[in-house]
Amino acid sequence: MAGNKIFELYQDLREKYNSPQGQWNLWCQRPKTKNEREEVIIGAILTQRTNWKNVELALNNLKKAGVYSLKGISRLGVKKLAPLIRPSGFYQAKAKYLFQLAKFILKNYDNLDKIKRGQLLELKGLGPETADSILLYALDKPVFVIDEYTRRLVKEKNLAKNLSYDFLQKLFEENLKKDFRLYQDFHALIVIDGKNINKE
DNA sequence: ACCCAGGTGGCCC
DNA sequence: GGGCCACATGGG
Repeated sequence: MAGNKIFELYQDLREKYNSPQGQWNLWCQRPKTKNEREEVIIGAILTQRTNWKNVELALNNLKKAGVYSLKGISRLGVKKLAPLIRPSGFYQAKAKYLFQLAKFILKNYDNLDKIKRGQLLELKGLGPETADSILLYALDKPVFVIDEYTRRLVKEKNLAKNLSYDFLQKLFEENLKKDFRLYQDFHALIVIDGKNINKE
């Protein structure tokens, strides 16, 4: 699969940056424990349109309250969950989304591997990016995640004109080996690079 | 005081 | 299918 622009982009980013740090240290870790998978799932909702710093404040609140798990969240209920995740922004909405997601995942925990993308997308608050983030980073499914940083990079490098989610996902997946580890690292590097460019 | 951040749902056309 | 707005906080 070498010799295409997508894979070359990955190689460039790998050369440019060290191993993923911070959040990506966990998200790109393989394999993950059950608790670590749950951390990723919770973080995937909380990080929507929000700085990771704010997500950490919310995650710490969950830890301190002893509900840093899907089971803890599902037992807590939306009303008590909301104030804990307040720092992550949009907290009333996210509390609803996270609660129903926790219940859904727990119900299907025995066959997490069988969870379909379409099932996640039926849940309120889970669009393509969040659903794919869960599939890729929590469940180790080879699904490429597209986000705003990916769009900016594709545009900047003139890799495509169509910037729709489905088109870009297909573009990346067709030009890469179907390897969840590669997808995990690549997306992390894209985000790290995107944040870095903002500072320049 | 303003502007931004890994998005998503609900409108409208 | 695309454009616009609401959702909300913490940090630069």
